[in-house]
Amino acid sequence: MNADTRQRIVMTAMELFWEKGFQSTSIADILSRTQAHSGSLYHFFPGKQDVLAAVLEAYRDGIEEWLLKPAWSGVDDPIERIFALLAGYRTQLVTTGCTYGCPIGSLALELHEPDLRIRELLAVNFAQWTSAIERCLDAAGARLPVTLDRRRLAEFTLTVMEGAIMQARTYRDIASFDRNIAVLREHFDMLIETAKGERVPA
Amino acid sequence: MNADTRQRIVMTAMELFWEKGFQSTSIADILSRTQAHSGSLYHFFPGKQDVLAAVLEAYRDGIEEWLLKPAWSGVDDPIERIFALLAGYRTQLVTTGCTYGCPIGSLALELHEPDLRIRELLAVNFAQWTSAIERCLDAAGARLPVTLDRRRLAEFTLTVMEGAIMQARTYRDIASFDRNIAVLREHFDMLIETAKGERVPA
DNA sequence: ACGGCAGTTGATTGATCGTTCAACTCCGTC
DNA sequence: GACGGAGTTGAACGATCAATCAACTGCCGT
Repeated sequence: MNADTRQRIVMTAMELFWEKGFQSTSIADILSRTQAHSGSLYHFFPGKQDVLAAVLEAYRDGIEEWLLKPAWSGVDDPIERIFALLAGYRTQLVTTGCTYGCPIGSLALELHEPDLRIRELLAVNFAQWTSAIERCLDAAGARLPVTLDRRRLAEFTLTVMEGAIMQARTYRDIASFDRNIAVLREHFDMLIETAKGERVPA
Repeated sequence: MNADTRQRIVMTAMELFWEKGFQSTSIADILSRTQAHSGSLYHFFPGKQDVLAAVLEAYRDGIEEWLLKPAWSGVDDPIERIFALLAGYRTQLVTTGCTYGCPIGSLALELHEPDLRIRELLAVNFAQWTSAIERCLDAAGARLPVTLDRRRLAEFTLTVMEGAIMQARTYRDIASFDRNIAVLREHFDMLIETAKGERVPA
């Protein structure tokens, strides 16, 4: 199987879904940018939904290589790694004039009646992201309170990131994003302060 | 001017945009549920975008009456009012099987190239919501640290709410929403604890 | 009784959508 | 050099979309 055309279609669709969303992207859009023809697309995919599924699978399989690795190069401290990842999304916002944010989050809110398959792929992408944060929190060890529910805080970090992107896009203002991340940082600082108190028992 | 048909169209469009989003809602959908005809709609609105604008104006004008008042009846404590408002969104999620969340947030992420007018209406809706929270934080007075940036925390509350809804919808699980709100509650608790220390100076 | 206008009716338009399909090219196998 | 399947081409289809428009209705002021 010549996977070249298939991969080009997936990459192009990934770009377009990010720029214009799923519904606003037509098959013709994908084809013209890929310089392929409709028959080729339908040779590899039963329909448009399946192209979306392939895009979400590509995100799922590429998170380590394309998201975490670049954001974490030169950053060793586990807590700073969390904020380095958030800074990556910040850069994405800035370079697009606060237009495009997290592709998964946009799709999650755009698709009102997604397939079970699509919804599970969205969930897996979120879950992978959350797990990456959770690993950082685990690596922070005793700097965070021992009683802290690390999975929950990881979830919360994703929540803040997605909400912050939504507002930055709406206001077309990165300052909104920064203020939200600053509050999250203060939350972490308070937790670290609490942990300090724990480590010196009476 | 017979505003009855116009208002019925706006209300129907409000429902449909909430259920299916803006793009997935066709003019025909609105007309059939309103039991009106296309000419009537185009008599009141130049186009589909203008129906959306009218919907967002209705949200903007109805926030006090339809959102804050019901959520705050019987709740006097300003901080509890914040969480009562969040509980309102929780109810909305539960009664729809975690399908529909905040209509403004959904539209904000769905529309990738909105009119200036539409974007400003989205921003105004967010700003009004944030201001309502900010008023609660102000009313909490010395229970919160004096140095606390109340506007920023209000923004943060919206951020968490929107992000939590996004995840609850993706996972089709209200527990995800609850966990996120619980972390926000703990953030408030830590701030209140900090303020207690301030009020008893050495 | 009449004119004028707000509001309604619903058939119609042209564009665009996702999808189909028969014909075609290319290339490895026997 | 014939065969077959993977992959390509691009015209065509039916459905659906937002939007148009000329004809119509009912009401209000005069």
